[in-house]
Amino acid sequence: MNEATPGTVRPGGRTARVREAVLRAAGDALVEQGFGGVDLAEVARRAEVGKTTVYRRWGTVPALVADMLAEMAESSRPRADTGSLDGDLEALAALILATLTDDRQGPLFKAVIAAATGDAPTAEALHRFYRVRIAEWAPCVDLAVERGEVPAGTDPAEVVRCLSAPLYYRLLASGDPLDRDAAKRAAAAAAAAARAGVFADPPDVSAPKA
Amino acid sequence: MNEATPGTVRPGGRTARVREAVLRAAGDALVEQGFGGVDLAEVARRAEVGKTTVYRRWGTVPALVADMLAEMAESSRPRADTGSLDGDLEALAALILATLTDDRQGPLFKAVIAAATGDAPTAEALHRFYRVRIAEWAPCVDLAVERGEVPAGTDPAEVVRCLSAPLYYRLLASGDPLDRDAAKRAAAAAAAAARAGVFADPPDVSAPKA
DNA sequence: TTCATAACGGGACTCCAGTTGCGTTAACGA
DNA sequence: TCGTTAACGCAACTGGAGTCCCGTTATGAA
Repeated sequence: MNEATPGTVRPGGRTARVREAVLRAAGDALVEQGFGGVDLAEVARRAEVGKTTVYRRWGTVPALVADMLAEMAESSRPRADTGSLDGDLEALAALILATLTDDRQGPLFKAVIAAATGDAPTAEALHRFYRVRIAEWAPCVDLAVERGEVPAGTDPAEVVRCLSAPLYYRLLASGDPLDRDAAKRAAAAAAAAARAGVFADPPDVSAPKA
Repeated sequence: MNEATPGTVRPGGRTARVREAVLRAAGDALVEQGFGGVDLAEVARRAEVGKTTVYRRWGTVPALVADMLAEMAESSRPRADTGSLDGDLEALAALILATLTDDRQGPLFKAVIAAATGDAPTAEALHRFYRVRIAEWAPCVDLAVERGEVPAGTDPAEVVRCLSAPLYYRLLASGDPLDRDAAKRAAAAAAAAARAGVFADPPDVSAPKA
């Protein structure tokens, strides 16, 4: 009665091709229609795959998105190493900006985040994705600590989040312009806060004086 | 052939009651099911209102959410005035934290933002909502400028966004803990960046040195 | 190569979200 | 108070998303 999750026992050949086609079709549909406008029947048609297959293997749109996120977490973007914290953070901000304003990736991220708001496993997959991305760029901050640019004990993840957040906030919530200036301010703000010791490890969170 | 949007010509009595009941039912449904799990037929049932009415007057879930947002933009939250920028920003961060972690408001904000990702008018309503909220708290920064805490020309909206963003980022994207520490760090980071002149008006965006 | 079976696909079926038509109620102006 | 008609509600209808059954394909192990 307990059947294994489809795709985990025979992941080769046909199964892999089906998964690839379905994920691509799902991505296209999400970009064009947004999260609310996509259903599995349409994804199956686009992927030229049996409707039954899609329903059996994924079942819901958020579950399909969760699988996409697992795939996305694999593809690693190289971090910058410009020799200074400001340079590295500006490079990261520029990368995020380019991603979120991209004609395909921007709408895709919107749709993926929308899907994650209503489904716990999808949310978990999304969190994993960002954990990976944040960890990839953490060394920039570690190097800055070694160089003495920021206090010892500065939490790299906090710095990266502080930089990313304003750009996502514009994309999802406020709708304010998502341009080079916004990216530069985000990078500068994260750097300034890090230098001021806001992200240093002792819970000395009370705003330090300049 | 062109009929006026329902509710705009006779907004009194029955129409107002219907709108109220539908918006409340829609809010409940969004909180419980999330954006993806709500349809207008169910909302009509919950509101004990004719299905036809809901479809004629709103037509889609995002349109209904847009109407909710117009309502939400009305209810104004008073800003703090503690006498210092740090105090005011901490109060704002605490308010946002309380909202996003509230059992009803948290899920509601998630659902509303999800709805806005796929529908331009709803997104516009959301942006208006945040424009109002940000403008309400801008005086904190203006006062700080007068007190000499931050450079003249500091953009109040930028400061408020810089503070809000990390909390929304946690709620929607990274899933990192949304607690008092996070709120305090967000406030401290915004204050530090503002003091460093990151949000001052001349496009001197290149990170200033401490 | 052969075999057992995991995974896919076609097609019929169900169910309900969304539409339509029309009669009823009540808001608002005179 | 009365009449017009905006707005609501009921009931019948429709289309397609999601389910189920069963036959087919081709993977992976021996």
